[in-house]
Amino acid sequence: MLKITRKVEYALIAMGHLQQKEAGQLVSAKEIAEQYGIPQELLAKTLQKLSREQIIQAVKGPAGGYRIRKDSNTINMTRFFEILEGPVGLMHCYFDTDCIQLNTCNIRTPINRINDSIRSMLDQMTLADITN
Amino acid sequence: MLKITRKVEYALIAMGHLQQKEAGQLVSAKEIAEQYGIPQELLAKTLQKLSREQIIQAVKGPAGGYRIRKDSNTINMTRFFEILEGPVGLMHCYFDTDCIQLNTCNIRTPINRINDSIRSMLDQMTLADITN
DNA sequence: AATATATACGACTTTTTTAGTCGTATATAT
DNA sequence: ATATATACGACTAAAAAAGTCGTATATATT
Repeated sequence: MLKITRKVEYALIAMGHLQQKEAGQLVSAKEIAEQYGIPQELLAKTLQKLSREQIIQAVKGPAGGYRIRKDSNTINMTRFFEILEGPVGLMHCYFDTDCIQLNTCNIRTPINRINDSIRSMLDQMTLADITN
Repeated sequence: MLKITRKVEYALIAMGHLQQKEAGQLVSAKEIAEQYGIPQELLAKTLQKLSREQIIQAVKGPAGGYRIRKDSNTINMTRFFEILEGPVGLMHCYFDTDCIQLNTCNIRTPINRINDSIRSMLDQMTLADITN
């Protein structure tokens, strides 16, 4: 409960690793996977998502790999999480409307307040806070 | 990801319901389950946990049920969550030591900082904040 | 041109976690 | 006695997460 997924863990580890490299240097998914004992395929798919969203840049071919984008560490954590896992919401109904409860539910409002607190905490946190 | 479980949702709904009743009034698991469309057995087990931990009081027999304890709304949310689901930790390794990564892991410290932030947020939040 | 190595990505399977059910025991008001 | 409530462990089902595989594409190197 309230756990982040492996995908997110792996992504953060990779971002931390990339951040340590000199600007522009490419690192392959394989290299990161081996260094941290992470399943390569899974890490690759995760990095591909980040690449699609311009968080990192991918270069194909031998000697290819990923490099960090200049301002990627200004990305906030809500955004980062949502790229990888979709909506960050404590409740099952957070973005759903097909809850049977509807008006009957007596905790929707308070839970959403907690949720907003967590979101705004993550909003104010950048990747750099995690990986530096 | 970052979701609370149904068990916790159900427990909060039940607590909210009990809170609305006059002091000392008993409400059965069945009644709550029916009113909110919750599986009765599951709710019952959940309430039993809360009863064991003195959050609510159980009375057996016909016309029995659960009632809230006087100061139960001073319980903080970390405690409440942990009664129902165990340790509140973002990372898989939060209370584990058998992580293969160990020292290699480059995100342990920062993630634990986030984790502490969430925990202290939940620490400062009482049941009353949710159910009132 | 052929080869080796990297990303891209959807489909699939396995594993783990969560959700829900069932059976049986115990207490107690009527 | 009986009906109805909690107590609780064992079990099954469903959903989510984790991991694997196959195939395509790009590209540096030989």
